[in-house]
Amino acid sequence: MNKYSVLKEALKDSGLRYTQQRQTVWDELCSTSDHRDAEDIYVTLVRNGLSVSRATVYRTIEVLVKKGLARKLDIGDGRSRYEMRQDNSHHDHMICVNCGRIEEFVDLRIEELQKDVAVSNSFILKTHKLQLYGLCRDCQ
Amino acid sequence: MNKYSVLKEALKDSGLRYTQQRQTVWDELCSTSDHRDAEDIYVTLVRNGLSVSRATVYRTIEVLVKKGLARKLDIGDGRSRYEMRQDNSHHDHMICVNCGRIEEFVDLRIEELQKDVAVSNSFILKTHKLQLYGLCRDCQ
DNA sequence: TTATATGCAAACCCTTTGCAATCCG
DNA sequence: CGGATTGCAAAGGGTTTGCATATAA
Repeated sequence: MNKYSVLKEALKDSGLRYTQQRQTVWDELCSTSDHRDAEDIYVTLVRNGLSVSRATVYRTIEVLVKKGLARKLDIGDGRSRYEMRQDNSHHDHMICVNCGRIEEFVDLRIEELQKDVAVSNSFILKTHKLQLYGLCRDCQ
Repeated sequence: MNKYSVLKEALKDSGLRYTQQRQTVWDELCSTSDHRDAEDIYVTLVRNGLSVSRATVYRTIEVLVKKGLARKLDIGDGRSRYEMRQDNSHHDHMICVNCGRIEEFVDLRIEELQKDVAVSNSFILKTHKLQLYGLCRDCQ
């Protein structure tokens, strides 16, 4: 299953059409493991001579996120970031307040304690968001 | 130290002027322990016949947050929420995805593990944001 | 063919800002 | 008095949307 069929299948599943623009956006998202905003993706595509509009970038990303092919990340600066969904594992983020770098981490102990907190508050936990803000290795 | 002097002192400390509008916004923020957005505060004040502009609400809230009298909360829906700072204790939030209710919680074990994660990633932790999304007691 | 997707620009939403008028100290 | 604060409306930044045109199936 190559990168073309991944998208094609996902679209077909939802009765959506396979278009050049959607493939283009998906390719760009897959080209790095970074957490990028929509404008960044749009500008890169245009700079590379690819034909896509900003509106289509936004609309395509929305489709990808809904289909589970991409993840949306909100770090609180007013712009949403997107990352290709690498696998099924959930992860949280460490954000460098100096250089903006975003690193991922997983801590199962914390995940467990969150469930704990939910239970003791009679809260049915659906998702969570944990972000650590500070200085990355290079910015200290 | 009544609610008037709290604000007066804080403003004086920063060489800022004590104004009717600032007191008005601060009073409104203190009137509940809810997490409210700027528009909500503005509309309530106007509805109560108080004279203040939207711009002043935003500017005042910013002053209060900077002075540590209020806290800003971003739950990822595009609007910032504000709460009066009750005491010095940090806390995280549980957000009901059905009714929007926001409850607070503290879990020292999780706080400790966050420090742990930071250390093992050579990350200098400054702040963090942890939000649990799900269904509150009443919405299950 | 024909309904879905695209591109464009305008609209949106929340928030910030420039500037003249007002007010605190 | 004189600079800080206010109100207004316009601008800003990111994102969404209406509509005519283009295109996948």
